[in-house]
Amino acid sequence: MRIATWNVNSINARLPNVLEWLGCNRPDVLLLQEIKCQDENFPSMDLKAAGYDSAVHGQKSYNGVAILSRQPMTDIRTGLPGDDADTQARWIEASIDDIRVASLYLPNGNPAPGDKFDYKLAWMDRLIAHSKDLLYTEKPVVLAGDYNVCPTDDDVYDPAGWQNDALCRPESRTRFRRLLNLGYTEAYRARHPAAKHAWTFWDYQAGAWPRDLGLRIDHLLLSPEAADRLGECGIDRDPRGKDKASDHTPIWITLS
DNA sequence: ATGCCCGGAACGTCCGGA
Repeated sequence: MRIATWNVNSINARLPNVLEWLGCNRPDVLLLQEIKCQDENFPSMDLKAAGYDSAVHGQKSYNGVAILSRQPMTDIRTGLPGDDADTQARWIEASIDDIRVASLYLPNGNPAPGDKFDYKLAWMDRLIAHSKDLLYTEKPVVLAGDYNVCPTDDDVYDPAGWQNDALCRPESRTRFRRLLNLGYTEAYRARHPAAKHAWTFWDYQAGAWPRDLGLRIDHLLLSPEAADRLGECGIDRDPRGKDKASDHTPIWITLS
């Protein structure tokens, strides 16, 4: 099974790019973030015509996550548990075959310090709690998406310049490590321990893409039962160079 | 020292992004 994740920065602006990529790569599952639309405006029919069912958790203008799957999805749940007052659409999970899959869009958190950074850290604490609950199922779990965290200085083009950014601050990195310490495996580092410049995001501004000034912030975390089945993991840079590209590019794994 | 580029909402320009 091939599972990919891609922050598309608006599914409706990016639909031609997504359909082209699905047609060329045929993943079994594609997890989407920043769909930037309400559920009723999600292009489910176009994606169904391409062979994919959709599970959608959207909101107007901002955020929004979805799961595309060639196989049926069951037990779809939306919203990260732990705060009933949180209205931001950043979490959806579903069962596909024997695997529990989540598409997540972790808050950016800038400026830090501030209210947005506090929200990010609280969201990460809820993610840690829920991820722990999912481990107790002892089933394959894949938690993937835009984590908005550069786990180490190797994951940012200018560590010194970014050290106070919410993506790199120690409070964010500590919480990311806490997820790993629960027993989750970060797929890309597991397969490419020494890789440098393995970016998944390049800003639209200042020529970041042609200068290859990027960040590695999109990740797939695997429970032990999923990590046992990990085959390959790769970052597909091609979509970032296309016309009308998202600022993120897809990252994928294979599971046996 | 600051903004650069995008998409959404909406039609003037601001918010959010990372």
